[in-house]
Amino acid sequence: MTLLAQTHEEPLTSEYIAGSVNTHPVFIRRILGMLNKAGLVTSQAGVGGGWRLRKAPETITLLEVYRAVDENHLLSLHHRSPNPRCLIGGNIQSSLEGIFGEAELALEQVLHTRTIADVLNEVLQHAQARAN
Amino acid sequence: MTLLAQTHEEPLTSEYIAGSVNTHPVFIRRILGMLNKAGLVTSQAGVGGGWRLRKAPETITLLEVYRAVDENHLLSLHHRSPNPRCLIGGNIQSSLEGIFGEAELALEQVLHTRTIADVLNEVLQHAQARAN
DNA sequence: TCTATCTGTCACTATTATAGTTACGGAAGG
DNA sequence: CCTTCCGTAACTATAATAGTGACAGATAGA
Repeated sequence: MTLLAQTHEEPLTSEYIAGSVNTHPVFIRRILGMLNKAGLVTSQAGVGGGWRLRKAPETITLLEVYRAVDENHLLSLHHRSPNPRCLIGGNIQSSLEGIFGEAELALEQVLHTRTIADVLNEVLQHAQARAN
Repeated sequence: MTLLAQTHEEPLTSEYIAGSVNTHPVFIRRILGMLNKAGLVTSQAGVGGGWRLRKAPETITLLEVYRAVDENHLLSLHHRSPNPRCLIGGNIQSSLEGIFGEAELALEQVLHTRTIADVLNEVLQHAQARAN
């Protein structure tokens, strides 16, 4: 997304993006596909096609990106559900869900305060600092 | 930990705990071993042995438990590092680390406000509500 | 209309992370 | 000395994640 923000006039191909992220084009297309469904990017087939941001970088928060890409929770229980016949095991799931939800909400609130434009600015500043 | 808080007078064996968590005793021993190194629990070998909390449940925050058990970050980049020859790829890592760190800190602050005793109380309340 | 891209998606493989399982030495207590 | 239980290693099984090849369809330009 930061890459797209930098060159938002011209679309970038999944192959080019994969080169920066150091991964496979299909992996990029899969993730950009999710971001597309979330309305954050747009794609165009054919010669000179590729991916572009659908909104200004200043209006895209990291929370939007996070929610578009990550479907399952950060904090969770063991993947096997606890013994329902145990007093604790049978009731801890809902208790922890509440606390975990609260904690993740706090994390998401931070992500809500930052935009793609912020990240791009930070990256450019960092690059300039390293050049000097 | 909640299970240990409930019966903090007598030690619980890894086999008993595994029954509640619905997993294998060795898995429980591995995790309790980490909590032991963090000073949160204590173990005793032999007949009538097992695991106990080393501190009062009211003094054990979920943050302590979380830090003892989870070594790697919740939010992270792709496991393959980005292309250092790319302007964005070469500088985004440190930028995101800062933001991610801030976000995780917010999450951890929530975990810091809750103790094992809180969880036990909530679980018992929930159990009572379901009984009625 | 033909051709060279480039997306969108499927199917499959490779790799890694996570948990399950067996095994066994050693500590503790009766 | 015998039973119980921890501590840990080694190995297997399973699931999650990423890599790879393939191909239909969309698009733009010759």
